[in-house]
Amino acid sequence: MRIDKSLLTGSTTMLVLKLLEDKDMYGYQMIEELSRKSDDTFALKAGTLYPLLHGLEQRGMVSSYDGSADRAKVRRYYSITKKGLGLLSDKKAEWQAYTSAVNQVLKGGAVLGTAY
Amino acid sequence: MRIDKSLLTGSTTMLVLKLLEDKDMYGYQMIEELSRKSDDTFALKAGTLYPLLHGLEQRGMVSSYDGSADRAKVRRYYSITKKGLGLLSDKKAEWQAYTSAVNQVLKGGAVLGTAY
DNA sequence: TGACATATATAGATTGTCGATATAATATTT
DNA sequence: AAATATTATATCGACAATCTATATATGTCA
Repeated sequence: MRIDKSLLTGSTTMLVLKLLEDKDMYGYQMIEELSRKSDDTFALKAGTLYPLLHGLEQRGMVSSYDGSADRAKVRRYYSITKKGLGLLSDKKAEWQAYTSAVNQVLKGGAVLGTAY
Repeated sequence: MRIDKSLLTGSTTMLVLKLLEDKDMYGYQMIEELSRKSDDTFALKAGTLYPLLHGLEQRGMVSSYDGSADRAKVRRYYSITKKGLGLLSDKKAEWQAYTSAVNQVLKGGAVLGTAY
């Protein structure tokens, strides 16, 4: 299912960091991986990802390096830093709190009585 | 846990509609209910909610009426419409797809091999 | 009376996404 | 070999949803 973009807001950083926790990757690869791993639910756009990666690098959450010499440096690999792992951990905890709170509300069930 | 506001983006409409599925409510009450039901995870702001309710009413998802006469009409109650119930159903399905996709990525696990 | 909580409303700022566009190297097809 | 498509990165402007701040008015309590 293709979800509304606004739902994704805020979790993109966590997802990107998670990918990098598993292995170093370059931007384009992350877009494909996210699409694949989510059965096309996520279609992260280049215009979203690259600025995001630049921001993460500036904040010291990831570092980057050029692809191997034989491939004439068209790919830019990213690696998660220790600081980035800490952020990922925080984001995961936040995600857990968020989803369980939403599910709590969704469980809901009307209380007997009138509205006022 | 207090979550980052950006995570909430997109699910607020669903949560509000869900509250109204259970019973008619007025705005301020929704803010309190959401906070209570989520153990203070959600702190929906008035500046977010009221414009949202106006938009939902314009789109025919909710209808509204004044509070009882004895209370000098300071409260404006909202009621979910048939159309709103349909939207809620869609939003719930989207929410399921979204969370399962995120959890799928979070499960992750590194594949053996080098980055390139 | 003064202070605080309840209740709604709107304007402006901020943030994170997207679409569009640009550039260039590599791969594929004719 | 040339033309085309795909891969790969980059940036800008538009848009949507949130927040903060502010305003107004009623209700409650010390």
